[in-house]
Amino acid sequence: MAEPRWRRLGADQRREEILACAQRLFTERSYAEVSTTDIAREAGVARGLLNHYFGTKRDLYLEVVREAATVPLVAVESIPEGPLDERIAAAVVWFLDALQEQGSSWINVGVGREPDLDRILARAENDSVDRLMQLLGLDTEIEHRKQVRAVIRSFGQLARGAGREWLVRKALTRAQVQLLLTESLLTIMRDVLPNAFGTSPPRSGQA
Amino acid sequence: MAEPRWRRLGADQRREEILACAQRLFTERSYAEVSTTDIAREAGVARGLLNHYFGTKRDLYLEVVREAATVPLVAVESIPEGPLDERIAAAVVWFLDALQEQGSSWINVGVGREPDLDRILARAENDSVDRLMQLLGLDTEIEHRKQVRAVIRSFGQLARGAGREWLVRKALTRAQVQLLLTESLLTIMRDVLPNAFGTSPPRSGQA
DNA sequence: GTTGTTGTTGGCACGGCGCCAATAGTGCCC
DNA sequence: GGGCACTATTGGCGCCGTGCCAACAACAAC
Repeated sequence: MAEPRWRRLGADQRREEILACAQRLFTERSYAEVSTTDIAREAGVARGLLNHYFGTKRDLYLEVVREAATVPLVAVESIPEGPLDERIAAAVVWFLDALQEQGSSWINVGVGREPDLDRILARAENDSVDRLMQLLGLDTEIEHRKQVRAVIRSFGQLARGAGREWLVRKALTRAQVQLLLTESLLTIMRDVLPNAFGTSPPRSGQA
Repeated sequence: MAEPRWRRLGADQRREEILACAQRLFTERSYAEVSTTDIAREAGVARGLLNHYFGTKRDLYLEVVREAATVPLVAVESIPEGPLDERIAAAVVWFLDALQEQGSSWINVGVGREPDLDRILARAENDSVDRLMQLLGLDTEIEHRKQVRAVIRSFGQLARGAGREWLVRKALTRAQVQLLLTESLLTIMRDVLPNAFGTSPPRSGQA
């Protein structure tokens, strides 16, 4: 009987093992779809040990999210002094690099692992986007429709976020949100869309 | 025994009753926190009836979300023809009106009813935002720090959405996302922030 | 080898969900 | 108006996932 049925590990070691397994499972499936039994089996431990180390399943999940959400931004000092537009360009490039390198885990934090829900949300979002495009006279550009949609959809995220700041968090006033959305949308229509596809600007010309 | 123990209703009527109760409960608590027992009790019916009408709890939830997500955009024809900037301004105003009137249910669709998760996400988001602000030389403006943060946070939603379009949906190229984010951020720094608080633009002047 | 410590296990109890056979309102027909 | 078929609605069974806790066993100290 030289082989014990299980090994006794230092406190932090076991903890890290379990956390790693949980991280993997939670990133490939949704919270509800992953059971504590799954995590325990994956980690090769008894289910009760999860509760001993992390309290509740929810706590373990939050621990995972906390780590995943904190990662992405590290080196800041790489952007030098200089005129505003140069610094902005550098910052954006740096951000995209970080995003590309790190895979899409940050993007999907908190959402994205619920296909059924996402489908419905995406559908409603597309409807809104189509109406806005129609409103702006973009419905004629069928050639780049998909890509224009994607841009406007991104703008929709800005609108939702700003609306949240205004109505839920109450950190911005309506006037401020209005200014933000108007200027941003104007920029998108005037400077982004025409240059993004090498196509002509929408029918009514610019301001 | 003139009073029957329960009434027999037309198919759609019961369905609507249950749906209404589910809608109320799901908007005030999160999906996991609301049990089918709660909904059934609220609607004054047996729990099994939910399954009979909607199949599974998830299906009922999706039904609720589908309705909540479809509501916000109705009247489109109110915006007339005209130069681009006028139409954009009108569209934004109309959007804000719809948002204000409809309460914050659309904003919170899909997320927002999970305080513990939101807190962690918001914390990580704020860290990222602070670094970006520092990068852009906005860290000196302590007077409007909260509001500047809120604006940048909204921009973060745009960045996340655009990143999603690029890496997950593959509807945009990296170059297109870069253009979108650069121009938008430039606009925010140059045209939005200075005018939103009646304060001076950041230290390095504009482009 | 014995003993104390504590990381780890296994199982119990509770609650939520999907399912289905039985029940009882309700309109129809005579 | 009384029986009858129809089906909306009920109530309970079985399963699964989670939190909890007492017992157990690996390991170190002596």
